[in-house]
Amino acid sequence: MTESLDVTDWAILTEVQRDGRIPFTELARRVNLSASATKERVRRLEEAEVITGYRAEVNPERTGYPVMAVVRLKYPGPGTRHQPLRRLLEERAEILECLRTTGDDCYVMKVAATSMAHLEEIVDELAEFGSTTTNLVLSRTLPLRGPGVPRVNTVR
Amino acid sequence: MTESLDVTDWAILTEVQRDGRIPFTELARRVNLSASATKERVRRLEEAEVITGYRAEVNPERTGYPVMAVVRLKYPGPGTRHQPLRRLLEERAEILECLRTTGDDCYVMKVAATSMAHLEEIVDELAEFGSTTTNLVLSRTLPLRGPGVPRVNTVR
DNA sequence: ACTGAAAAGCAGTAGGG
DNA sequence: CCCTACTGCTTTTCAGT
Repeated sequence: MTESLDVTDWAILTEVQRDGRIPFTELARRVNLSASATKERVRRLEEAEVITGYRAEVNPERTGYPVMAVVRLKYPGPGTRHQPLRRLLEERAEILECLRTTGDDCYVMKVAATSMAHLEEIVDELAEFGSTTTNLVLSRTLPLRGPGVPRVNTVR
Repeated sequence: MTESLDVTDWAILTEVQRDGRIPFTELARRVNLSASATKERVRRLEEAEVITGYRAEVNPERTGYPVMAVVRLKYPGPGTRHQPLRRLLEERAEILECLRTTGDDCYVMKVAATSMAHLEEIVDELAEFGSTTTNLVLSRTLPLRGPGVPRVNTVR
């Protein structure tokens, strides 16, 4: 599951997590390699699914979604009927992230809404599956963060 | 706070959230504009902080962080001593995201760890601030998601 | 606000150590 | 696994509409 990542790979990962649009020539300079060697490493990282994609980060507050909430969902019974929830996740792009967890709550979700009424609508849909707990998000660390180099580094 | 985004802006946002490294020439074709007009629009979206950056998405499981958890933190008193927590967030890149919320728990965090022992270490550090609730993440929707076009669209 | 064209810079590939 | 060199595209800028 875990790949062998050397110091150069981690340097690449650090840079592309910070700036996903960095040109290979500039990235190559930063990691002290030629452009083609850098490109090959990035290709391998993508192939190994270490890098799973590149995304522009869009601020929900500036795009008409001023309300953010954490909604936790508790299934009542031994629910193997998780399929309808999957479908809701597909349809509702407002559910930005959904984590299935251990513990009392089966799912923890991060939801963006255009208004409190809109949030209520989404929570109502989720409440059809089980009992929900909703907390509004007051502020957040802008997630320009990802995994960093582990303290005990893997040596190739 | 919210900018006026027309249909073309949303088309751009949709594309760059899906592929953050899409060339302007290709993006221009998709939104039926010239490359330079597209670039100008993207520049404005960046300037208005609608687009806050571009990130490579790195899979924690493939980079030596197989353990993920949601940690909720409850402050005991009327804590205005949130500053030490801020510092911990800076230092600990393993805390991928931290949301300050309403409700019983002040903070909800998403944490990546190299092992259960490592997670314990982080939780211990957080427990110095208040009482914590930790839930392991079993699975998650890969967050290739972001805000989409609201149903009631803003017209410029 | 958009287009089109030109210069500079970058990506992708081949050949070789 | 790395390098250099070459070719064709992409980015960036700017004059014109």
